[in-house]
Amino acid sequence: MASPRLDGRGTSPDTRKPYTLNSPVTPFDFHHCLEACAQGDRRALQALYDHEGPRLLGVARRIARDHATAEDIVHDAFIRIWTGAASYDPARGSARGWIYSITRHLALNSIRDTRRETVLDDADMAAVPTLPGRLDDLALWSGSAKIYRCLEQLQPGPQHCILHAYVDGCSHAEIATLLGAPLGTVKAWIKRSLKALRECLE
DNA sequence: GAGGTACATGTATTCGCTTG
DNA sequence: CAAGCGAATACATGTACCTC
Repeated sequence: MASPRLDGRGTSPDTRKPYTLNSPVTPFDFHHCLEACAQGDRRALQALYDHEGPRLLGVARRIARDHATAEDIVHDAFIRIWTGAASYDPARGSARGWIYSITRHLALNSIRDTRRETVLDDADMAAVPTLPGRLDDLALWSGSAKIYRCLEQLQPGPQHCILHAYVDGCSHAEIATLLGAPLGTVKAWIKRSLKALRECLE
């Protein structure tokens, strides 16, 4: 899914009007705003950003202790809110709490990652796998023709596991269901395939 | 050696308490 | 009352070990 712009650019003029959610005089309705986001309404996200952005930035800045990092965190948080709005379940808590949770956890992850980067020395870096462990990193290597040649050398089962896991973003359990294979087999295929791909790329 | 299980670890989310 | 925070919980993933 494409990330929505939060600065109003790239949208039609009428989408830049304040989003009122059909009730301009009532208090801000986070729940309805998330529902609108889930239905692809960018105005709802813009309204959410206008209404809660500064406060979320304050939360992120307090945790990250850095304004630029906090801005990145809030931007990432709104991308997650946009992509995950459909998965929000009102029965599990308030919409506002959900939004703040996302922001706080992104901020906490950010400072955790920062700490990890600082303690990694050269030896640690050499031990980092060449292949990504997360879908986020796919962009770093997806353009490589070599990786695809190595993928082609894998058996069909393990090859599909890798593609489902790192291209489609499926969980191990989802892959097991898709391929009709036991979960343990899928885990082993992925682990062995990553090892084989690493060796192939060396 | 391949497949499977059990346990350990990491991450995301919610809940509830404390504070200003 | 809202914000901030830590605890608790659920889920996903990784890995060691066992069986065939």
